[in-house]
Amino acid sequence: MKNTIRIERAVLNISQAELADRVQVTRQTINAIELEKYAPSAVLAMKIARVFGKKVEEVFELEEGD
Amino acid sequence: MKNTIRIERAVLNISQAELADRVQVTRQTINAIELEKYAPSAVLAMKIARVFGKKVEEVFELEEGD
DNA sequence: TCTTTGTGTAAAATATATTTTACATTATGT
DNA sequence: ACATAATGTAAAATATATTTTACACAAAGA
Repeated sequence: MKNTIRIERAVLNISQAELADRVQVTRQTINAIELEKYAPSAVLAMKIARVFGKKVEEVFELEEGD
Repeated sequence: MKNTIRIERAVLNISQAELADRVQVTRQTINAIELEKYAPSAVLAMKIARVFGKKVEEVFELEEGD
């Protein structure tokens, strides 16, 4: 599961901690998803996309293995 | 996490088993999500929306508690 | 240089999603 | 009435996501 979280964070100029705060998870969770250590839940993916003012599909992309 | 899976299935006229097949999960998983016993992963939510030719946000909706 | 902020990481614990197997119920068609 | 397809459900096992606590490192500013 690819994502553009790092880029979208840069657009908003917010830290991983700030994003974590806004979607109510820990900073480590944001870090893990951003580095693609695992894929988020649908709830979290929707919250993250919402912070960025984007659709889920604009932030997250399915890969072959998914 | 609300969803319109039942309606979208009706539009396509496919069973829970058929949808499960198309997104590569078990029929019970589709049933549980459709009845909102739990929320799907982001990967599964995206696959389901894709089958319906819709955006994730058109099929799934965040609720207060989420 | 010292302090602060942002990021990467790791192990253990907990929460949640998904599978497997199995059975019951409801609807549909013949 | 009978057969079949579709749905609801449940318990146990497994997989995966998330939290918690903690530490290391790099960059930036005072």
